[in-house]
Amino acid sequence: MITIPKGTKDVLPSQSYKWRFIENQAKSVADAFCYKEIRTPVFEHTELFLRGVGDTTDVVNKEMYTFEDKGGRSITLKPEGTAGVARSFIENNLHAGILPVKMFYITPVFRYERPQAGRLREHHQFGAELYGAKTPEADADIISLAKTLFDRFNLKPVLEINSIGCPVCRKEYNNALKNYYDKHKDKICKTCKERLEKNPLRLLDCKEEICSEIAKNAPKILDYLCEDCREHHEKLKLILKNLNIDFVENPMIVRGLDYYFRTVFEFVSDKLGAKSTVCGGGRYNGLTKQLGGEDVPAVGFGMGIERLLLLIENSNPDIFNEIFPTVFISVATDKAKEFALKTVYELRSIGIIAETDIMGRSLKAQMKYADKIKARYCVVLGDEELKTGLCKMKNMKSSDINEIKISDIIKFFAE
RNA sequence: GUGGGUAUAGCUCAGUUGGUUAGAGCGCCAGGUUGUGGCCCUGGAGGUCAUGGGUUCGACUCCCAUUACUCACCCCA
Repeated sequence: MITIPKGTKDVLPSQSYKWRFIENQAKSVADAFCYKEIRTPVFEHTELFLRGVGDTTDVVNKEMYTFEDKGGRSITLKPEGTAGVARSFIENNLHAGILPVKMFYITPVFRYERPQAGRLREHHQFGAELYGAKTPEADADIISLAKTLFDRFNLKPVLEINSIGCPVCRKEYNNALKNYYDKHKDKICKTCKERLEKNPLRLLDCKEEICSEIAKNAPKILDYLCEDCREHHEKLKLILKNLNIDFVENPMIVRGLDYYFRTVFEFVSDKLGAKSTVCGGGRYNGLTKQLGGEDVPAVGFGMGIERLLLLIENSNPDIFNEIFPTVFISVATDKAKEFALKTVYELRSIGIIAETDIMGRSLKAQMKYADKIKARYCVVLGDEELKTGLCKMKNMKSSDINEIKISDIIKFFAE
């Protein structure tokens, strides 16, 4: 038997309505915030991610699906959504058009990692990107978009924000952090020793008891922000307060991708297993320049749809609206079957969800089937009905049976 | 890449110190008299007990390996 590749999932017919619901809500919120959809390829030149995401990050370093195509090009399945959008923004000279450019996407992304709860090798992200505005208002635009989507699902993940400064103040902070940790080098755990070399900001959220104890007294990034970065951060907090968007400041938040700048944020929940982030984002000024384009400020987020789905299923499973047939036409004879096929076809052509028997089942079995697929009404047709032009129509919820003219069936459901 | 757990029907799981035809519930299909679903009753289909070795007179049960799934670490949505 050929099985599904590791770390991937089928969305089965019985479940897909949940995905459609989430996607429709996401699109509708994006519309309200004036974000337009952008679709970029599932694969890009590997170099885009090396330069855009950063060749020291784990995502790029050890998790990419990279292969050589038949023309000898190095191709990579996108491991995240931002780089492809940035590439397209630059390539199509969108900076020269009307600013800001506000875009959203829904896309699969691929990372070769060991699957666990809320983590797959192929997962899907809803993302939004705002190009051309460097203001904290733009940050708030992005954050409030994510917040609004959570509201649509009645979810209350906690918004955590932080600023990781600009390259100038971050460098200063990194030095302070390294100096601090060098003093405790012999006490920290093995992975933290690696972090000290590779990714010092990560030191702060180690779960080891000793390490988190040491982290408590570590220098705080917010104390090292330069004047401009501090002002930006303070302004963002004021705006969020004004919008009544609750948040907590979490100086431990760092993002794993190199392009972040100043504002970073996450929406977290304790209902997702070990991995609690459902949405992560921030500002990434400098990304377009890094990729060889004009220097255009940008801010955005990525939201994991599988994690969002888990959240909704755990806390609010009733909000999904599944679509059921409006009418099932059951038949007792061959002549009735012919007529039913034609009637169902006409109903469908005007958008009414209609079904009839194509399994050759008995009338009783057809009723059972109509019940199972949760049809709202069930019409019964036989030779007698065709002769008299009258048939019985059962309301499957109330069990009421009414008589209706066969010629009125389409009119009845069209309303 | 590292570590733990699990593997019996479509699904959720029983299977008693190793003993002969492997079970339940749910689901699926068909019936319970002539053309009406849900509840109830009856019957049916469906399993080389993940795979490969080993121990034994005998293995679903014990041992080893492999694979898959799963959870956690690293890292990320």
